[in-house]
Amino acid sequence: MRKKAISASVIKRLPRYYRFLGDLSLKGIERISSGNLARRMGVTASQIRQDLNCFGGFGQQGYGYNIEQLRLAIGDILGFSNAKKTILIGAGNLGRALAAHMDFAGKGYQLIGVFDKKPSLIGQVVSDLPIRDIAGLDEFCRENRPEMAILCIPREETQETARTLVSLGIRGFWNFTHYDLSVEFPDVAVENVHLGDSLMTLSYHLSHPKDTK
Amino acid sequence: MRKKAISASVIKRLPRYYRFLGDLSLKGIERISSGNLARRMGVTASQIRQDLNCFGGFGQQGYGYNIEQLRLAIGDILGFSNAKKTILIGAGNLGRALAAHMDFAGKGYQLIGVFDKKPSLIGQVVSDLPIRDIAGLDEFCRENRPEMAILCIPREETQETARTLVSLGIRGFWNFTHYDLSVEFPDVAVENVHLGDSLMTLSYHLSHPKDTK
DNA sequence: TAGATTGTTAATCGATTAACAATC
DNA sequence: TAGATTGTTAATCGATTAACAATC
Repeated sequence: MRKKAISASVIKRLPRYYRFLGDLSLKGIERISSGNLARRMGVTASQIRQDLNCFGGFGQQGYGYNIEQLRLAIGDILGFSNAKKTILIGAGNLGRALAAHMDFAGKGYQLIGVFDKKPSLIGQVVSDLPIRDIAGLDEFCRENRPEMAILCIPREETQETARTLVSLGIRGFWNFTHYDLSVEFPDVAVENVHLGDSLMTLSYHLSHPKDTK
Repeated sequence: MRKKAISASVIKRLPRYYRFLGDLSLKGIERISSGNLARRMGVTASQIRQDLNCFGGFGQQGYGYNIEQLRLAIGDILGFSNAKKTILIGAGNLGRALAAHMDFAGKGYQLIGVFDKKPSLIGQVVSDLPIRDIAGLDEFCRENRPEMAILCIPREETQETARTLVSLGIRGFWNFTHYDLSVEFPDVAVENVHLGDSLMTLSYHLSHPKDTK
């Protein structure tokens, strides 16, 4: 049933295509060639054609790609069409900011619950959802069957919380903790965001400026 | 003066080494072999040795690596030793959460100013800093010479704001906007975080579960 | 039709892994 | 010293780029 697996490099580039195609669509442009898109994105036309052809022939010789059609196709590939029920664990500064700031619906997610253990937070409303006591997590999951969990909790609690969540049916984590979930849980999808790593990488580049070639 | 350039793949792995070495150090472990570290991190020992040897021989045959010594060396390579003055542009939910949540000092950054244009925010205090009117940005930069800017502003304002900041001496961006700064500014260091892309990638993996091999 | 541009194969390049002599 | 483990070279693997026949 499945063709050969798509490489991680290709998958990580799809969201960027999706974004650029969205911009072009908003500008009212209807079609684009791989060469033109490549110039705008700072990549090679070959790469774009290779990447897209992992999933099928979306273009037309002599014409290029229909922007809106391609955008929708990539959205489908990325899985935006099915509603993925999502919970947020940890409603501190970062958790609340994410709940308020991200466009979950546009990516096929549906935020259905927010949890924290801190009494002063419980009951507050974030993004139209009441912050619930983490003590009610089991019951909530059994009733509502969320499949994705956003982790904004302290490092020390991550491993145990993740194990609990997996046992409750969670199949993917968007992990903002300083703990590396990738090593365990081979069957669970994990995106480790690691904002600290990103800041460290930037520090390297600031400290080692490129020569002007 | 400079040796051959280090590849981006290697640089992006350094923060993860730094983190794992920090954990080991806290556990009171003193030395480790590439093989042991590789097992813990889920990578190959070859990769660790190759990566480290881009920067010099930190290990000792028959012994391995001294954890704390290696950690400090990687911190130096990442540039944590010089204080990088930093400003935050945009003090909305996400900006304020980052200011409160991140350990800037531990990575050699020093947050010295927070800016927004929204009157109701100006004057509020975030992470011990008053939110300033963006109108005073020029003067502040000329006086204080920040070199890095965190961008938490709307998409539409990004390009122009970034250009202004570069003209005011900013040499690096930690970019949380939905706009892709990488294409312009060849001489400026940019880390595009693109939380949305990460969420989309996760969506793909949730929608295409791996076969249990 | 002629020109443009794809889909796809082949060539190149870079990154990862394996192997092992050097050496602590 | 003998055993362990590095630093480093060589082999493999995968990803990117180039090229071009197919075709709209």
